[in-house]
Amino acid sequence: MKLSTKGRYGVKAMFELALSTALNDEPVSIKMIAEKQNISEYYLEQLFASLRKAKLIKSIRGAQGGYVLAKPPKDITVADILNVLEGPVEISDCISDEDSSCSRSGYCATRLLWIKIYDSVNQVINSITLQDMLNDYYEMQKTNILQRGE
Amino acid sequence: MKLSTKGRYGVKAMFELALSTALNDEPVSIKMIAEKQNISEYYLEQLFASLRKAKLIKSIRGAQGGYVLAKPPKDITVADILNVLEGPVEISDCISDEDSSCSRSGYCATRLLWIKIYDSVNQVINSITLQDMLNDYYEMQKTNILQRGE
DNA sequence: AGATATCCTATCTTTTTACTCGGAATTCGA
DNA sequence: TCGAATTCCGAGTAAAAAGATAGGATATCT
Repeated sequence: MKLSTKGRYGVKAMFELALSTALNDEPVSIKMIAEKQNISEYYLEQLFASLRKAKLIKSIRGAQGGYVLAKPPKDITVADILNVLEGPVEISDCISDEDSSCSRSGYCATRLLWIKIYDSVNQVINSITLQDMLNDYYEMQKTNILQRGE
Repeated sequence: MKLSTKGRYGVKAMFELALSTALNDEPVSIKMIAEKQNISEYYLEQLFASLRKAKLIKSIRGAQGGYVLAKPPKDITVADILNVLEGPVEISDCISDEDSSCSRSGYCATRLLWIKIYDSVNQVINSITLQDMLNDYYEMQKTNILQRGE
């Protein structure tokens, strides 16, 4: 069970936008993020297209353009991002699909299991916002400075 | 984020073996399970080969042979099964890999996120054993009988 | 002996993932 | 107004993973 690069790149990129929002609210270009993360510009472009259609980010076209978050970081959860890029978390079909094969006698015990895993993941990603990640990040920086004297 | 059929078929099949263990301790053949679950015998055979090598099940060859659990249901967790069939749960590389790209400045916040999701999933699957699933199943049957009169 | 199973390895198809490309449209700044 | 920077859009493609199939060897029960 692993996220694809879409989810991983996407969350990192959104975090990048959140950092910029907090700092100076200037648009960030795909090029800059792609360089920072060392990934393909073209590929990231596609991810951003999805995020824009889902209204999580806004684009500013033309020179010196780029992207900004469409909402404050506190109003964007990790689940919002992952749902767009990875599709909804579905451990197994039979969570939603009542009439699938696993609704037969004897298989409900596994269905209950999938639901437990599903709930667990969703509880985490629904509760963590970009703002929370920013806070963690600031906290981490502070700690590092104290410990390493950098 | 979704389990592949390997994980889903595998857990269901192991549950099937657990039911048999509890009932009469007789070996169950691949054919029986494949029919019950309506999936390919050949495919299931491969999954069982992995589970056997991981010593989660034992095989009994020859006519009237089949498979049985290698340990009591209470000693087999869902994580044991999923680790064999899906590989370990890795939300992202950078949980384990300290020197990956995400260890650069600015990306540690996402790493923390992956760890939180990872821990959450693992907590669930490590804590649920086949015995727990059996208990849930018996409980569910009891309730259904009372409610539906079947 | 014959039926029933596992065991082992190889192959094949389909789907998904990850990535690339070319060019149009838009906007800023000089 | 020109040109550079940038998003926007649709198409294409290579590699990997998932899912499934096949055939024959080996073991064991009746």
